[in-house]
Amino acid sequence: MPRKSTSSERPAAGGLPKSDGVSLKQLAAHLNLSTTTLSLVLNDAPTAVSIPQETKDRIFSAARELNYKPNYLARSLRVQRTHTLGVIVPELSDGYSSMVLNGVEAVLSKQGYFYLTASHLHREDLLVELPRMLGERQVEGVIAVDTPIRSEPNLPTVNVSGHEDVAGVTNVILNHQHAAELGVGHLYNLGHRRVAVIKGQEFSSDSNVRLETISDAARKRDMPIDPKLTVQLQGDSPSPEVGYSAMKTLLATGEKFTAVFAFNDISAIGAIRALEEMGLRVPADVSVLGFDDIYAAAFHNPALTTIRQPLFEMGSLAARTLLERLAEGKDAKIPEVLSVEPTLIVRNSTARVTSDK
Amino acid sequence: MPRKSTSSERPAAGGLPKSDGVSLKQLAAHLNLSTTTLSLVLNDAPTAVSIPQETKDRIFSAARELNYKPNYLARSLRVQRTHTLGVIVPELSDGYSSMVLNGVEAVLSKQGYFYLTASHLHREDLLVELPRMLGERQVEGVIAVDTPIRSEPNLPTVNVSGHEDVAGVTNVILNHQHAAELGVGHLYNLGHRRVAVIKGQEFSSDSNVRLETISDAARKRDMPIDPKLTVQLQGDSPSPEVGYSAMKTLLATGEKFTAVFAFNDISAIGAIRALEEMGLRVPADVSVLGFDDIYAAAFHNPALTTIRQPLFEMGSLAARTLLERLAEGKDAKIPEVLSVEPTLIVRNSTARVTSDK
DNA sequence: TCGGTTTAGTAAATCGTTTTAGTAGGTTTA
DNA sequence: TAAACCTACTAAAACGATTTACTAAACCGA
Repeated sequence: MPRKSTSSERPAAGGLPKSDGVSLKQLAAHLNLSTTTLSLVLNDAPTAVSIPQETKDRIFSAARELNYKPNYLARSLRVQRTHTLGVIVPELSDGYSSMVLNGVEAVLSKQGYFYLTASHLHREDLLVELPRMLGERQVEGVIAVDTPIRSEPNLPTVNVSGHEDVAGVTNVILNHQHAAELGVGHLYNLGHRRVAVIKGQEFSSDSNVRLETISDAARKRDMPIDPKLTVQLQGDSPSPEVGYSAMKTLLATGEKFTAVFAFNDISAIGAIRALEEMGLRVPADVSVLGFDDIYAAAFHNPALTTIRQPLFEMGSLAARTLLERLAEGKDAKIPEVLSVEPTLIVRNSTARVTSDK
Repeated sequence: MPRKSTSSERPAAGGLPKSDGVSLKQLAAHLNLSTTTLSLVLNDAPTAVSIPQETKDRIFSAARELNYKPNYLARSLRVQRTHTLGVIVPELSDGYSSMVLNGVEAVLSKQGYFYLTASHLHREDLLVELPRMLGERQVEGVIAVDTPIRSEPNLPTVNVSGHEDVAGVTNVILNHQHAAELGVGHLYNLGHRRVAVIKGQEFSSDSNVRLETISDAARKRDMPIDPKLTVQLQGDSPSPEVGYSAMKTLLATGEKFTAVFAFNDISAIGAIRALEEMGLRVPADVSVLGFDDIYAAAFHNPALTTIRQPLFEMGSLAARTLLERLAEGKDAKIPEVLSVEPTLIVRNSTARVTSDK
């Protein structure tokens, strides 16, 4: 627990610091001009051609001197555009969301957009409240990440890793079928036939598709996934802990397997820990395949073989798509699904199956 | 690279979905009442006592039926409060910022505040632009994370891991001296006398204090840190890669050491990789001490001994402090520094020094 | 029945912009 | 020399709330 220790306090400064500039009206009064003229000039409106350069210069320099700062609220109210989006994530600290956010931000900041972030923490009430609150704050659209959207939203919405088919929302998703092919194919080619699968938590939108596509890919190769070899992650901690527990559960069943396809890298790391505690070596005894390719994957020991999911790109694609739709206005086309390709990254947590198993 | 593939498009729906409710004026017209009355009732103003319950009920139910949504922009403009803060971080994907943000959000959402996030990406121009842009958007205050603030800001500001002493800003910092004591003490007690230190990048606000406090703690124990045993992280990738390179550099010098105090867990993980590639075992040959205690630390192999930094608490403390200051207004006291305590977490990456070294 | 109080409201100003629709005066052009 | 056209602006109406200062009618006590 942090101990809060106020070591010293600043003197007179006061709660509201430094004078904060003037309003347009004050600036106009100071110049003996109307706010109209100032607005025209400062926004470089077409009408402003008739204003002589000299006047313009006077305006610009006064604005600078008096530290004029346009009030974005007032402007937004008038022009009915806020250049602000809402972003809804499950939770910030899970690594997944922040990678996506990174991509979102890269494109938004380039376009002069800002965004309000809100976490729903898997709470039903927040899932309906947050969009409303963001709406009241006049965001122009919403980017959701791994968030269930069950009814048509009031605002243009793009959902990253969303699987519901809802009018008005574009889902940006990984090509899961391809991902499963890559993963299962990799394990199959290494000789694995009994493959365990760690399924994601119920609340993760990818959990079901992931398992289904893996099952399909396995069936296609005549090595159907044994239901006794699937475990589901429990609890919503973003730590490897959940993967560790899941693997413990699986090991307790006594079922044999030579490989594990984990829901993500975090759980793969936890699973490896559990395997090693049982005296099983990775990859000598059991191969472990991760998913996502987070930063730590390459540097784990053993380095994780994993299916890379381009999270940054998914975020930036979501942002681009939403901005495009906003730009097109009323009659924008709304793609239902945009899909993005995974990559197999082979490292050291998977190996050819050994004969003695 | 993601391949963008539009699989299908939704039909008529259009860019701007679902009707979005009415304004107060429309609601008033519909009820044959003035906006004044509605505002009074809806905000439960003291003056509204004289309005009979029946009227109030009419108003409430009409508001619900017509889906009235107060326009927060308009309200904010009028009352001159936005209940919105700005948050400035170096970058979102680094794990550090998102942990802090998590704490910030926990308290803000409870208080009905939202926040705009912006990344400065260590760019000088953004360091001055972002606060201005956030100011124009009328945020009431700013929380910065690991961000240099060199001149008195226009807005009430709290800086997490800030070390500049600037009027108007409260720094929330770790008790670095204690952290160094814990780390150095731990290594010392294990018998280490030649300890290498991985210093943070120039842009990390903690880099200098960290090294200084470590040096002090080491000197106090008569085992001064040899300058030849310090390396600095290079490049701004948030991956263990940078720690890996730093350790390679250090190893290339041929200097001997029995322990490494890394700048953070990420770089510790990279460093361990580099050590192992040289055939050095961790912790048998070299002990490695991390910093932060990120989720992956416990599950790395070997599990990282580390100095835990309560990032969530630092975020929530920052948020609480800023909100308090806003509530107190003009004559709020502005603490210069709030400090928070580290914890030593002993795991498996450090061990007693062996005699053969 | 008169003055005062309570009840149930409303008109209008305001927050800080943008924008529409002018205008007053000078300069061309026919 | 009058119509037409620039030039250099401005008044006032929005945007959607909140808030101050009223008011008209009903009621109440003396």
